[in-house]
Amino acid sequence: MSPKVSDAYKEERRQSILDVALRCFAEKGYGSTTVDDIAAGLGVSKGVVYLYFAGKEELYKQVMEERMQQSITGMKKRFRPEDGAENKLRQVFHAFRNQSLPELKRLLAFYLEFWLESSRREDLKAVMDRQSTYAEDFIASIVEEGIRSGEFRPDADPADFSALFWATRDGIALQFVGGGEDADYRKRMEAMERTLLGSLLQSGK
Amino acid sequence: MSPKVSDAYKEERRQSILDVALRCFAEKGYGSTTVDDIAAGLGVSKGVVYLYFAGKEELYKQVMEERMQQSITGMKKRFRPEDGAENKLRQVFHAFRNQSLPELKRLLAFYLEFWLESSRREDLKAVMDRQSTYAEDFIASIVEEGIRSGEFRPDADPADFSALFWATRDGIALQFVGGGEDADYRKRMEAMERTLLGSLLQSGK
Amino acid sequence: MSPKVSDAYKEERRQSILDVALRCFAEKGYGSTTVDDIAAGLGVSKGVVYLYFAGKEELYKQVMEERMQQSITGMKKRFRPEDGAENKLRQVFHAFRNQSLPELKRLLAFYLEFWLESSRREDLKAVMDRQSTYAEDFIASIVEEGIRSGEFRPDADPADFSALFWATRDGIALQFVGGGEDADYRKRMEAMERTLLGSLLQSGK
Amino acid sequence: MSPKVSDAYKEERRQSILDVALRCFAEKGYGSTTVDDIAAGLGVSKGVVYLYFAGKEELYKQVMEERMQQSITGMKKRFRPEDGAENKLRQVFHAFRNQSLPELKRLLAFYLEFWLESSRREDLKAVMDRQSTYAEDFIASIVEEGIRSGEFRPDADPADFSALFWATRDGIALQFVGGGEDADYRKRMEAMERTLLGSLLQSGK
DNA sequence: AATGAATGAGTATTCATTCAT
DNA sequence: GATGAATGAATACTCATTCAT
Repeated sequence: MSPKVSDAYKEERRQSILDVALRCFAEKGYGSTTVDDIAAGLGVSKGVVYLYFAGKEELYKQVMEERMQQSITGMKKRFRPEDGAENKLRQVFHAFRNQSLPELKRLLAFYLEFWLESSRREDLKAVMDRQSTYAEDFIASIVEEGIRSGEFRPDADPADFSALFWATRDGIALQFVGGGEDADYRKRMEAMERTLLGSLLQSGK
Repeated sequence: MSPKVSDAYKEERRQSILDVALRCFAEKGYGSTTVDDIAAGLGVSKGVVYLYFAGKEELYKQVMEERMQQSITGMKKRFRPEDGAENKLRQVFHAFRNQSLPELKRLLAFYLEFWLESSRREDLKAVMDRQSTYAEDFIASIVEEGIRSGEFRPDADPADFSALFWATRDGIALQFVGGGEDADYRKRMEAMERTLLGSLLQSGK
Repeated sequence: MSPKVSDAYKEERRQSILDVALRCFAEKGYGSTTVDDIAAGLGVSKGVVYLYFAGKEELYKQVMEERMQQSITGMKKRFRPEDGAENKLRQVFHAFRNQSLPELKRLLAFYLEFWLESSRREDLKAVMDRQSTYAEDFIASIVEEGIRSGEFRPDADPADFSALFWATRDGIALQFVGGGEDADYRKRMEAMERTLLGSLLQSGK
Repeated sequence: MSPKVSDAYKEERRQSILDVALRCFAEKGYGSTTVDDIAAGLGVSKGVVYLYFAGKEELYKQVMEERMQQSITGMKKRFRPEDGAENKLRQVFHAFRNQSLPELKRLLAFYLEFWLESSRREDLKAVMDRQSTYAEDFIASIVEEGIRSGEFRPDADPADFSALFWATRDGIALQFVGGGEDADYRKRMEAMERTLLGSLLQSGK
């Protein structure tokens, strides 16, 4: 009566499909990725993918939904209660800066393509918006915390800062998707950290 | 013995195919645009597209090659000899700021997708690189002119400035491809103009 | 009122189309030859071909009808009244043997393909049959003449000999369409001449 | 985990595709045979053909490679150890003579077209050459055996005989592709057997 | 649960033929 | 007469999805 395979096993498999799918979508693009590519990457048959996801598009959405939030959630978890807002922000910059460039390119290629596609298809748009909101809230809430604690300028606008933060990150990303050196990327991210963080810290103190 | 239709007619038709193709590629994406879509958009049969272009991919490349450079070439032509470098740069900002947002979105969606695709396919990469070089040279040469004439700081770096210029433009673009208000876009572009132009002008004056 | 172009001009053009068409059909095959190929070979536009022939298939048939018979007719014309039957047959062998191999290959490739196609399409079959009859009659009538004149064995069968003649020629042809040396071809044709002619000549004399 | 269908099933299906393909190619020609024709002949969808063969051309090559050799291989298998060389050769003639004419026509139409096409396309040429070599070796090796055993004239040339054998078979074939009576075909093949075999047997006996 | 054979809709491309100029 | 732009039917091939085993 009990299921032959445990829920844990199922979840594990589900995650591994998402992993492989992200990699495939990023490297070949959504249109050029076949369900067989993903199954082959997992070493299983096509049928398995359909056992866990309703279809290719559904899989695409869920990669965005889960994998993109995962990096943010990962950061959140690493925050300790005693970390201040500035410290948290620095951890965020640090995390972005120290991603390996190949992996970053993968994530960004996936992300940019999803963005593009979402501007064309309503159902993807909803996923994208949810994702954007989650990301914006993440940064905005740190800023709010910093304002409350007096670490950041009281006149800083959490929403504006957050928008600027992601716009800059995306802009830089764009430059490096096509190719670029690891060192250049880190330098660019440091400049971003200096500029953005500088605009938040109390100027007069 | 003479051709039935004039060269002017043929060129006109060629341009109209490029126009429709840009619109289709931007709205539906390269993969989802069928040659029939383009032909239908023109009100002709599929065969006509193949009469003017070797195939869908060739058409894709030529839209990039011609349409993207066209906006830059258009600006160049409008420059008068007596315009100074600052004036030219302001014209450039003005032109970007005053593009209609729908048309801008189209251009940018096309441009971003081409960028993404070019990171995956060698032949597109070559076109993309040519295009990037052309764009970077355009801005860099204005900056050089301004340095020579004393309008801009002598220590400004034309190549760096040009890279920053396009990165910022692309970053902003990215934000608006998904949607956004006309007014917000102009405000953002004005901020860009202030910041970037400010960094070029003689500080001691 | 008189035609702008003379009939002679028209016939000349018609023949030049047949020439180019034979060459194209032989080299690329019927299916792979486009009407544009033929027009380009002539240095005129596609339309001209349709001015002289009802369509590609019609042209195909007429190449067979006219060009294939032409080589036979050419031989006939070169016969002088005083030539005996044996002499005529030797001239025929001589003509076949001394064709340039490339040209021969062309003719045979065309001929074999037509044969093949004619086994599949009724309308070509009629043309092929007419052609075969013409060729068989040509050889058979020489044999008949030789029997009457006493040059050939009285018990020779003109029809059988003719059939054997063409079968052998075709069999050899088949071997060389795929490739082969000029010298080998001539040697093979000489063997054919010896064998076939030997079987006709009076044995007891 | 185990495959759903057995390897035997797959091989059977593969063979049935080759069968139908041979029939289609022979009856309609390569160019006029559509993949849908073949699928329809099997009562399955187009996709199945692509499941077993990489494409139409690949299928074409494999029909030649497998089906043509099959008839030869079939004969080889029927040889018993105690059969002498003459006996083997007689079995070969017998097998050719007793093929049903419709089936023979099919095989030959396919074979001739492939030959023709191979003179125009390099990749087919390689297949054709392999096939020719296999066929020539088959006959030549019987002749060699006969020479060794003293059944055949010691001065017979295996390679020459083999070439002549196939040339004659092809020549006769050519005559019957277009049409012809069953009885005439057998008579012709008998004449071929007498002539060729006669030239091999010890003359002094 | 897993497999992978089968389906068939969807698409780029070619080319014979027509016909306005 | 000649041109060549336009048409559109035809066809190879791909791949998401289904489902019998």
